Amino acid sequence: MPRVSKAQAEANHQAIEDAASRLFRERGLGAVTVADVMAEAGLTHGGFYAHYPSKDALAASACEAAFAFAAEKWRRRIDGADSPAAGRDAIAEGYLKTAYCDPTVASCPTATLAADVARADEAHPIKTAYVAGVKQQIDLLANLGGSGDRGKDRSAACVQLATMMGALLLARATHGDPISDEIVSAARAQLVRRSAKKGGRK
Amino acid sequence: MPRVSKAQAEANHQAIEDAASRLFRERGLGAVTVADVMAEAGLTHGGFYAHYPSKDALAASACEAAFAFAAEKWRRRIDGADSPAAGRDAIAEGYLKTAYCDPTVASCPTATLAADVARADEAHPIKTAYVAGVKQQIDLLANLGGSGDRGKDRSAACVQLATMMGALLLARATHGDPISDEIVSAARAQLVRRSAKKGGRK
DNA sequence: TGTACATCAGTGAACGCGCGTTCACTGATGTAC
DNA sequence: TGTACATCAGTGAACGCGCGTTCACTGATGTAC
Repeated sequence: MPRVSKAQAEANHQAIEDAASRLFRERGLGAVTVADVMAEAGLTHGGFYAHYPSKDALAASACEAAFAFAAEKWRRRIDGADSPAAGRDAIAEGYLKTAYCDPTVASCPTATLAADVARADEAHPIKTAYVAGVKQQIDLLANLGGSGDRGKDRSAACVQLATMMGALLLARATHGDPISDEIVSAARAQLVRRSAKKGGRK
Repeated sequence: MPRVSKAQAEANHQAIEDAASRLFRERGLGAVTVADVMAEAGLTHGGFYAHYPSKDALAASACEAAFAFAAEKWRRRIDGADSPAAGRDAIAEGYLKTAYCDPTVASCPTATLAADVARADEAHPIKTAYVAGVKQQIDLLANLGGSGDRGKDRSAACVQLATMMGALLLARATHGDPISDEIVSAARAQLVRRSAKKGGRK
């Protein structure tokens, strides 16, 4: 049943982006086909090119959307915390949630797309989106530093992001072995230290 | 010119493994074809199955070889250091060498294969090799702890590995942007702190 | 408000291409005598 | 030490299959009058 209303077409566009954002983070760029994304959005693969010029362009949009979603989540954690330091801890706590250590679950784009982005060639549109996303995350974390030394705060933010992401990827890659939990626990102990663990809002 | 001497066949086998170890780390499992590996080893692709039963089996062997090579390198760094703490620093220093932040260069298998391993299904033979390799790296680092508390040493080793690997992957994925260097510098400042930077043996 | 028609989102088949794997064949190697 | 021959590492073409992309077609939408 072709020719769909403008509103429906826009909803479909969103559904495609949402599906791509999740699937790419779950399985990586190479393991997700255009047909997979379209099926997930309830459409057939032929119509894809009415929405995006190429799979690469979709990857860039999906990456951007994933970072926007993650940033929103981080901001909610910051707003719900009693202090900047507690906000920083809450982000680490959320990042290292056990569920995200399951490699079949879509988690932070910084971690799940890193390998694909590193290997994409310079011209791939996902590169720009990814770099912007990482910068935004580091800025967000650095703003919670409060050491008085801007450079120190940024440096600490870089280290925190690297540690969170490294721990998550290691845990995912070793999932099923006890070492996986050991790594996450160690990272959590290192990063969540400044404030008492909050029960969370019900 | 078929039927090659036993010695030559063994040399070819080694050449295939070496090529695979490097190419898989450079480009990831999916972006390297059997033909690529065989060409790199100076052979044609048809002969591959006389050496390995499948591409997956090659991936597992190559992963094992890469970890063995990395472990040897780490041990050399430890042996060349004045103290366990200095050895630990030397490993971090070597890990975060600028060259390895170029995403087209083969670096530590822990970092370069993590995404592929996490997404490989449970039965993939590379999984076993990878988990064993990560455990060995953590053991090596933990033995340099010397805090007197075994659990603390292991925890610190996990954090160090996660931070090194996270920083490397972030730097590779953001390569070309200033943030890339900023991340590596921050990680280096965090991890290389216990001993003076050695000039290295000439 | 009603009618005619151009638009274009979506369908499903098809096109190229590349990759993992198989296979018939080759001919130097290495063994049996 | 020589000779005959079975072995098997390597070759290159071919087989299936899957994927990104294209395309002719459809028919409800939404615009022009």
